[in-house]
Amino acid sequence: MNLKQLSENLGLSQTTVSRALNGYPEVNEATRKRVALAADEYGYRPSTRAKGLATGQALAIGHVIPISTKHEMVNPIFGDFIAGAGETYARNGYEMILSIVDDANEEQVYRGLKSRRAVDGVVVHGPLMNDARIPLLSELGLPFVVHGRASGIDTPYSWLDVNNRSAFHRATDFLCDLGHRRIGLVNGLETMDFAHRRRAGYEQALSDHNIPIDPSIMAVGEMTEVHGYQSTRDMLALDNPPTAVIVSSMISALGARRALEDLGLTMGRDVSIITHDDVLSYLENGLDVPIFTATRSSVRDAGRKLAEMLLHRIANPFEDDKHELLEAELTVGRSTGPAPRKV
Amino acid sequence: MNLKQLSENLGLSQTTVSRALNGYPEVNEATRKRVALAADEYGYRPSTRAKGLATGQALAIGHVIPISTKHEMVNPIFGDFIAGAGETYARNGYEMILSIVDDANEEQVYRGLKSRRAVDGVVVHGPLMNDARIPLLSELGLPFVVHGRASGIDTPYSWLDVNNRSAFHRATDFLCDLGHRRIGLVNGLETMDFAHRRRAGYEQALSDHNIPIDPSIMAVGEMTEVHGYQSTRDMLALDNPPTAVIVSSMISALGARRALEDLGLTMGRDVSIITHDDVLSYLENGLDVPIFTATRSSVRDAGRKLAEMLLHRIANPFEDDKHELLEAELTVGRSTGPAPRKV
DNA sequence: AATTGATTCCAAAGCGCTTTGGATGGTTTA
DNA sequence: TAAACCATCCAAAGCGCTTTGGAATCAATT
Repeated sequence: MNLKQLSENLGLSQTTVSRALNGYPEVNEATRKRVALAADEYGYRPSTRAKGLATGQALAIGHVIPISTKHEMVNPIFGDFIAGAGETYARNGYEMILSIVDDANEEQVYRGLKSRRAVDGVVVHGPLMNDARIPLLSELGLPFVVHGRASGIDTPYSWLDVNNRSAFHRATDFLCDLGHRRIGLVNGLETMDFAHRRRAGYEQALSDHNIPIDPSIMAVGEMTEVHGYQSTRDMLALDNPPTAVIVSSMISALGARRALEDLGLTMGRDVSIITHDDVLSYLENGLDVPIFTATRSSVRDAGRKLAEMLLHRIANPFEDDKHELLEAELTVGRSTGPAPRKV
Repeated sequence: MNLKQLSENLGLSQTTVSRALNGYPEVNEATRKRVALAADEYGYRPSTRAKGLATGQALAIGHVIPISTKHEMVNPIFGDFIAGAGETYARNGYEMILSIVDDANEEQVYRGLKSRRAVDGVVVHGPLMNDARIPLLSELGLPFVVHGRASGIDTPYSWLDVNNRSAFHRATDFLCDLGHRRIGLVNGLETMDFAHRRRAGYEQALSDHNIPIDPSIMAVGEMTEVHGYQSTRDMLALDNPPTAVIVSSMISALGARRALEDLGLTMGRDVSIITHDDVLSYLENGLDVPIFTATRSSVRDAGRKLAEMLLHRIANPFEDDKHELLEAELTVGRSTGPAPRKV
């Protein structure tokens, strides 16, 4: 069923039917009802493509998901983020189109999205230090918002980010207050901007407490379970092992936990662990009492908000850029305790 | 830059330029080169929507991701599956459009996709027992393939599935051969078809070994870490606890492992665990020696293959349905060992 | 020289919508 | 009563492509 057929069935012009359906005022309320009813009955829905062609809008948002070429890894937060954003799009009649792409072809994909006029805007995932995508998108004139921030970029842009710096500052503080003086960090790849900020918060807190910064207990890597395991094991094998470790993701924290277990150590007693918790739906941090003490910020919520931000930007292209900094909450669980006394 | 402008710049008609770009034979090789060069230089790419309107194709595939209303959970395999499928689409010039939707609105979404002519086909995720989506899509005439199978449906359809039955049969066998007679099962929700098949394989193997089936050591639930933990704990608290547990996902297996740890039990010695491993990128099963003995089948691979299957189906609408049953491999890790002797 | 046949190109229609710029008829106002 | 004004509808153009059905040119064949 298309507009033409529907309007013929109704004995009306396409113009009137189109206007009736789109809520324009110049159509009698009675006819509008009649049209709506018929459309419903026949299951008529305007063709997205025809509508897009006519209006010049795509009514679609692009999400370009980078896959790290090295590990072929999809960030596990991605599903929940998309779920949040998808809610917003659905409510506003937008479609979400996804491109999975490795770092090498990313620029091509953005250019393609723009020149094919496939989307009205894009969400930038996983911003890097000095991320080249931001000036690129800005130059292309493709509206975008960033999930996170990119240090070292002077192009203005809209973003929504967790305050990673303050979160890791507080986490480190918390451990210091418990008497820990030897605190390890299992971080994400430092090409990622968030990892940088987390480290900055961590280092700042250590300095505040006059604790020296020791690269031998600071690991970086793709945030997998194995990375959490291996890094923690390595640190605990040192002559002067940490009594506490801060980990950048729940998945890695599970690995850290496994490392403790392998070594016969008890989490929260022998070694304290704090993790960042993105509140993934399949990784609830325990039931009543949290397993891990964690800095906590829902990535699904971020998806919802960021999508709203982008739609707003598209509707109001001349407004100033918007920024939103979410504070993570520090929830105390069973993975932390006072620093064990020296033996 | 659009076709009209490009062809004016070249002093050619739109027809010729279009044909040159789309590889039709009735254009001189020299002009084709000239056109290709100019298109490249100006960064011209045909508008997806205009092209779609003209050809009647959408050049897009829909993925409708169900979110369980109860737990608001996104299946963690989803990211990797999409990554696999996305590869195939990119190679074939298709776009992937994603709808996140709760069970209640699913039918609406499929109908919308069809009537708005937004996609050329869809992938059905997470098929249920007697899944209503299959007859629905069949009736709508929207090409589709199913990731998994749906018992109790007589409509024919194309699918790709892991042989869940044989995988869990073998896993159970394997434990029996190690002397276990008390084997628990931590399964997914039994509305899901795969969970049903896994249970069938498990029960069959038990029967083969003359072991009674005991519902008190068979748990079902959303496959979260907490579910694995709680179910395992509950089973181990029984008077006659299992000496081995088969778990339906790595995430839940991590929970099971935590339960053992909490109880001071050693995995592989006191209690054996076998899990199903979807080979998620962030959840590698250990480095050299696998952490878990596991039935293993890459979901990313499944995504790639299923996407190919769908594109083939779209290109050859009158061919018979295709079916592909992948056998999971059983990889032996450190989580299994001989049944402990009765004390 | 006339015909045929390739080869290479083009004008225009059509895909399914929105939107511009009226047309129509009935009501109100001067 | 004529003019002005609403309220309601419509015909047709246009969005950017593909594709149909030629047209034009030139070489080869009769």
